[in-house]
Amino acid sequence: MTGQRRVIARVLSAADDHPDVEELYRRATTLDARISIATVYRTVRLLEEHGILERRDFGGGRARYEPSDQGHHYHLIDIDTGKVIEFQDAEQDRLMREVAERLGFELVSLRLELFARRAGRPRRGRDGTP
Amino acid sequence: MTGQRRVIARVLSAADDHPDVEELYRRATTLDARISIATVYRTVRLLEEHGILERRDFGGGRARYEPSDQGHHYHLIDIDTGKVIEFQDAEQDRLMREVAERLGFELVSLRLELFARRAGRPRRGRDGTP
DNA sequence: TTAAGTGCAAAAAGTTTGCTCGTAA
DNA sequence: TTACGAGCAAACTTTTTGCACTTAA
Repeated sequence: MTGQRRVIARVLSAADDHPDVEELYRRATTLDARISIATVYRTVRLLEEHGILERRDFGGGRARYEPSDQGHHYHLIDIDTGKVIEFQDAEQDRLMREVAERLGFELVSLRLELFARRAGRPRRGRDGTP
Repeated sequence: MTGQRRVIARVLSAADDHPDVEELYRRATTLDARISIATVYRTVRLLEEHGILERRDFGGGRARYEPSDQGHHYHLIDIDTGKVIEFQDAEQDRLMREVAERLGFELVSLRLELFARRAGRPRRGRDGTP
C-alpha cells in the first residue's frame, strides 16, 4: 500500500458523487501533487477488479466510479445540472427479471438510467435558448 | 446526395441489427470500395442530427446505430454473443414515469438495457474457462 | 534486498477535423 | 461553374502500457 493509493482510496471514500477519472485525479493531486493520472487509472481498475468499485457509463465518453457497497440501486440524471440521484425499485427488479425470462434469458445485470428534468422547469431549445 | 451517402443509407436501411461504425464501413465498402471511414462517421452524425438515426451505447466503447422510426423499445443484450434483442414494456414505462415524479422530476428519456444469458447456459469464469 | 508500484511518454482505439481535390446539380 | 461532399492524414480524447526508476515491506 503506497502513499498514492492511500490518497486515491481516501478521495474515493470521501466522494458521495460519481466522479470520473479526471475528477479523481484533480481531487487526489490536491492532497498530494506527485500522483500521475496513470496511477489513478491503474488504481480504479484494481479496485474494480477487486469488487470494491463499480464502473458506470452515463454517456459522455468517460467512465465514472462509485463504491460497490452502496447496495443495489439505479440512477436518475438531472439533464440540466448533471447531478445523479440514486433510487431503488423492487417492482422494477422483478419486472425485468420477468421480461428476460419471457424472452428465454436469465438476467445477469441491467443498466437503467432515467434522464429527467426538475418538474416545472421550462423546456429549452437545443442551443439553450428559450 | 452523393454515391457514398446513397450506399451508406442503403446499408443502414438494410440493417436489422445495431451495427457500429466499423461494421457499417465494412458493409459499405463491400458495395463500393471508394468510401472512407471518415465519410461513414460524417454520415451517421448527419443522420443522427436529422433524427433519422439514433446512436446507442451498449458499452464496449463504440457507438452503435439504429433507425429512429422503429418505435419505442428497449434492449436486451446477449452477453455471450453480443446480439441485441428489442422489447417493449408498457408497465416499465409507467413505472419509470412514476419513479421520476416521486423524486420531483419529469422523465425526459431513459436508458434501459438488460444484459442477459440464454437460459440454461453454463456460467463461466472471467477468462472464459468453464 | 526485491517485488510491487509509480511516472512519463508513447501507444491504442474511437472519433473528429483541416485541407485539398472531386463531383452533383 | 460552384458549393457541398469526400479522402487522407493529422489531431483529439480517453484509457492502457512499456520501461526505467522508486519505494514499501
